[in-house]
Amino acid sequence: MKVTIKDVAALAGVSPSTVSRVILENPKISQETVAKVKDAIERLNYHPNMMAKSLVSQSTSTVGVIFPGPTEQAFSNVFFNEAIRGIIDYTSKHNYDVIITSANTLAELQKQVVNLVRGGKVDGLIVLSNRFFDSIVQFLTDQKFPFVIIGNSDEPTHFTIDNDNITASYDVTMHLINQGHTSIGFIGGPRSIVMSSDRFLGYSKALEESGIAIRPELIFEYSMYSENNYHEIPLVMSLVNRPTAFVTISDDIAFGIIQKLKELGRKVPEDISVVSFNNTIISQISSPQITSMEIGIYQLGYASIFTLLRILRGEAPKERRLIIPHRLMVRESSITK
Amino acid sequence: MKVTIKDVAALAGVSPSTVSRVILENPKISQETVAKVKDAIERLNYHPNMMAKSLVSQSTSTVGVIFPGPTEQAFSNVFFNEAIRGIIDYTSKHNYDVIITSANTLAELQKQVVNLVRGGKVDGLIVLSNRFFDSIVQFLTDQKFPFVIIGNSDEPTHFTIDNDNITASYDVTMHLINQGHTSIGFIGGPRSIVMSSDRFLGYSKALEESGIAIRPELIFEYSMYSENNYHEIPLVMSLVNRPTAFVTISDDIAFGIIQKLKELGRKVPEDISVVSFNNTIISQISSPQITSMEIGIYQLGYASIFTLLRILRGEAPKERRLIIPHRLMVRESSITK
DNA sequence: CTGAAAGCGCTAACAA
DNA sequence: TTGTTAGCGCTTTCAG
Repeated sequence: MKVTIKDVAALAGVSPSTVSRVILENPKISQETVAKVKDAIERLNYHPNMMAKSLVSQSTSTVGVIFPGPTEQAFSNVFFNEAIRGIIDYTSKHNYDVIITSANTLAELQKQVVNLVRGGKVDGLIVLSNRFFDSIVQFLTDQKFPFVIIGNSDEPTHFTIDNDNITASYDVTMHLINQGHTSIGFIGGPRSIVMSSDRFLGYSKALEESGIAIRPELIFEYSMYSENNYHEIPLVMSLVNRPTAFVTISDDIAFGIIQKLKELGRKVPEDISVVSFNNTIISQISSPQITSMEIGIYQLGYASIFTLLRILRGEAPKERRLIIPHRLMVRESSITK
Repeated sequence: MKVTIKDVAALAGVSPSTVSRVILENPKISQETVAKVKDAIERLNYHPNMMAKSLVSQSTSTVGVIFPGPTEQAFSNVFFNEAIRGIIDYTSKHNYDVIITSANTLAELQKQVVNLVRGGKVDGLIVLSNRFFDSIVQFLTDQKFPFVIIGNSDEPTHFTIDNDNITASYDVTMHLINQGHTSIGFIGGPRSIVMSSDRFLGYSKALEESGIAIRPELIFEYSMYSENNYHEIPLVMSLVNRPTAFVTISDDIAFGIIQKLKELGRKVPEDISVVSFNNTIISQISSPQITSMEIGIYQLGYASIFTLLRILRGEAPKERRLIIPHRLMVRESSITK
């Protein structure tokens, strides 16, 4: 029924090991033997059993990608398509398969990762990192299992692919300052997320360098993925020296804020500018279109798998932190007439 | 270094097969043996090697999901998140892993599918079907390999999870007719895609039943995933008896049409209504918000993996075609004041 | 350059 | 209820 390496060997009149060598492109096999074997493979339509191959070679030609769970839905929706696209575009050209993993709870995810790693189902892992993943990253580190983080890490031995969020946020804030804004609010996520606090840092830096005082009453931190309707906005917009612009850390927040501002009768960008990050479809489809920082999510994915496969080949780059460049996409929401 | 079933057996003072039986929860093992073995497993922190297990059991506890390539980007973007979310929500609770496959060309994809199937890397496959996949579906059928199609199939022996696109389109068209529209255009994709032609059928049916003549000059078929700017729209909108409503087959088309109509100085919905399918974020974020048919993409994914795992357990449902219900989300773009 | 033999880590008869 | 044995399909020494 199913054709094995033995069948091929028999038909070609050689031993199984020779067939194996031909398949693995071992150089020291004579041309005629190679021809015979390839012919037999062809005629029998033979395909090697990957499980057997993996068992003996202790490698699977499969990598895993760990995504944040539903608690981080908003975030993952944005990242998911693009990051995975970058990853699969690369693996599909390099004969690797990709196992996607996600779960509702950290415990579930832990279990899955352990099964993947300890069960030998994957050769390496790409981790969409965030604070909740610390224990998983710790586990991988302890196991000395090859992995790459998309995001940041405190540990300098980790391989990370990330943006320079401080500079990106500095840049987007300077864009507003250059337009003459001096009263600029910031709407971010929890400080415990490094991406979030870095973006706040860049914002602060831009203000300071421009001699603009930071006003705490214009700084908002929303628990990132919770439903919220930005109820503080009406108050801050009623101030005498209210903000004339907002830096937000994601397109969906920017979109929500713009809706809120509309409700309050404020026009974007005439009355107030809004800028954000990620350059997702939301920023392009929103009306007004939103000025947003392109952070290269596809490239984050692509670079992560590229790096991981290098590591697996034993060609780990000496520089363990890779920064993907950002680029501001200026649109209607921040254009001052 | 790495702990195997033999180590566990040795520590527990039993044979490897007994350990295996405990892990597989074979009922005829004494309680004390189970306890001893579990204890040894615990103490050694043992995890079975999945490759070895797969090799002997000829099953992998892994399924593959085949997505259309970049040529179908627009389509896949919409489906990708939700369908995969439905699939992974299920697999993560049932100890299955998911390999995602996609490729730029059909040839590449073919190769990958063959490797997955013939290489024994997956137990079954979910295929996001479309006309380009015929050869892949044919291959799977020839191989008698377990698979489920999300979409439709001519072949009654295939397992499919699909919408009732005719009725869905009938419903959305009736929604317009009930609002008093009698001049309704249709903007679809190529007829060769069954989803597309079915939606046209439903549209036609609704008109016919309502005694409204079908006017070919109001029917447009765009090659679905090409960039286009709907250049026929200005002409049709200049007709004396121009359409007062459009049925489109996806949110992104609807969004594009609405932009075009705005350029022409037409207001939606005051001058013309627009409805679409898929209820994606585009329909919710667009301004005006777009009336769109929710087709349950998450459920399509969920049902597909549910069905596939049943098949793999030998409990294939007798009914091979499953229809996921649709529901119209009425929004601003079709509200006649 | 090629073959024989051992073994990757596990499961599943078959005995006991 | 448990152990012994064989073997899943492949790669890889080690000889030759």
